[in-house]
Amino acid sequence: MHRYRSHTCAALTTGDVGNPVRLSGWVHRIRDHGGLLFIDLRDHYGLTQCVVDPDSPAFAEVEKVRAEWVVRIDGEVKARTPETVNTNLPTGAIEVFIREIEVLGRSAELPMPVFGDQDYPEETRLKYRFLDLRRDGLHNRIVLRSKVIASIRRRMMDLGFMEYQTPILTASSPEGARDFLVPSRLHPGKFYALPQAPQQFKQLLMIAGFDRYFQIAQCFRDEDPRHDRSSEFTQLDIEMSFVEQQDVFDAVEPLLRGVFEEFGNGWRVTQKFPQIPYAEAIRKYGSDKPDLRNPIEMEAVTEHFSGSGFKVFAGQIANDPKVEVWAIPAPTGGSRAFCDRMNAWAQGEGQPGLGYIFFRDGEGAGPIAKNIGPERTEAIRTQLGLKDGDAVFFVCGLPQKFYKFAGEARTRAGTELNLLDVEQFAFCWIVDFPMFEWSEEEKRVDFSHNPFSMPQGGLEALETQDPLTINAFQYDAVCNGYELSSGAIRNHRPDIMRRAFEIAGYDMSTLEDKFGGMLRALQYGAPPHGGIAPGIDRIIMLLCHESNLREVTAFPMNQQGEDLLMGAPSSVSAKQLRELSIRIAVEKKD
RNA sequence: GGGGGUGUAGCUCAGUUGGUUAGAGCGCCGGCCUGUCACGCCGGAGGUCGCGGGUUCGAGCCCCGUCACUCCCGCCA
Repeated sequence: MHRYRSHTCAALTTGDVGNPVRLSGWVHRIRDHGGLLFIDLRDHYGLTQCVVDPDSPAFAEVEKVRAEWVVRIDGEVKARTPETVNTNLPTGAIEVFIREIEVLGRSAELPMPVFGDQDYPEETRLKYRFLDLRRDGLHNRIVLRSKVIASIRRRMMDLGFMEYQTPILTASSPEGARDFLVPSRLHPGKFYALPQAPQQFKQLLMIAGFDRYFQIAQCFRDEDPRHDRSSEFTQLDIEMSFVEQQDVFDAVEPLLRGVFEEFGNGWRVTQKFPQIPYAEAIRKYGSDKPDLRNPIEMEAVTEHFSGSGFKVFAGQIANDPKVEVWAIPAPTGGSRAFCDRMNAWAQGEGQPGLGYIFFRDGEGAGPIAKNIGPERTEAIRTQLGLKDGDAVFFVCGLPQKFYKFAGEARTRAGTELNLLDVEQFAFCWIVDFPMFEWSEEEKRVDFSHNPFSMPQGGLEALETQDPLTINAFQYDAVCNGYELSSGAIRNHRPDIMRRAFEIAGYDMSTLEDKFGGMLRALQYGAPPHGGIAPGIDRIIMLLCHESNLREVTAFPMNQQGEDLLMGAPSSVSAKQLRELSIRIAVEKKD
């Protein structure tokens, strides 16, 4: 017989009754009745009830065992009597009568029980991650993660992609997020950077003629973590040659749809992803990652307030032609209590308030309706298709400044009024992202997304248009309010790239210095190419109906970027620092 | 860098208006218990109320500072 087990803890059935078996696993739960003692033995696969009474030579030994000890149990499979069958357990029709027990690993008193489903503080869970990982929920999510990644690999292969590896130690780039840096011992004073994404490498692979690349790639960004954003994360990195934007969609859309249908537990999945231009997404949803399960769409209603008796808005409109009023319709929100609650929330967000009209008895109510009069109120109601029992909220100002807040109000109204058809994965593509944006901080035009994206209209657009009006072949895949993927058709023309960087205020020597390899490659026959990079962690988070990446990551860092189990980051020895020619210059705290 | 929340037994939490010896459940230790599957019953141990200072006759509770965790903003092409 095998040293540790003849079966796993999920394997035994009534077919094994009468057989001698050997199981190994963790003592999940003990029920000691004195003359009769039950142990639920747990392993990765499942749970088997083991039982012992004074007839067994092992009885005294079994009585000493405690929760989470690792034990080997020898015994024989017995059928349970009909009234003791546990239908909640796959192995619930049998039990193992213990003849012998060997303790393979004792456990100290637990800082956090494995049994049960009580919530524990993050700090405890992270410090004792190995215990948390034993628990059902997290254990299953990590298993699901493995299955999802396996499915993705299979699907990518079937689509004719091949997986290529790219370096983890690479060069720092001036664009984008902060890099994690790794000092070089051989080159004192110089640093490697961990990749924020294998962006340039995958493009180089296309230039090298590999045609269809993918990689389950670890990426690193030294920015403050959030619930949906970690310093270290995993992307399904994809790049394709000789493609246009629609070709990328045609490849990736069935992949995402397939994965969500395979693992989505029956939730509906968008069959044909709508393509929404960035500008339209901002106008309708106040976000470039709208949750389309929320039926609310915003509309401009500026004209109804222009010259109206509601002076707060009318005054702003008169003073600046760029000022707009956006309406956030709130079906079924037509009570003063709800409107006041929204208003109070807005004030809590640092807004002056959130104006509203609510409709009842065939007319609009509230201070704004009173100020603008019944005709304008009715015009607004008609435009938005509202009826008695509904409400509408208004935001006034420069859309550029308020759209984000308006989007939050839309989300809040939809959520509070239960307007969301929750049990679905609602996908869309957001397309036509602007190539450049105005950086208020640096008072200059900067890339708004990826500097390697192809501007729509090519070189001619760069030469002739106001940079802030140029769109890029840059797109996101969005699901339920989360950005799941970002991608672009790349700029494969060195002349266009030079011009784009020029517009963004980079001098040519910086470009040569930081992107020399890339520029060189583009000069020796670069194919048109493009790609995308779905975030694996977020995909799994959505599939698990979780809202925190740590719930789908085996060994996550906390929000301070610390690993409480391994104790990272940590100090290093003076010798290590000397070898790296590094001196620590941290101001002492006292 | 900024803002909110939390911090009381190993764990999850309660603790009134500032007032005697700080409680409960789970876990742990001991005892009883032959059909449980959140087993049950009896008993016990276990506390620097995050830390420092202040107000007060008296502080878990009020004030100031500080630390830790957590959520958010900034940041994240």
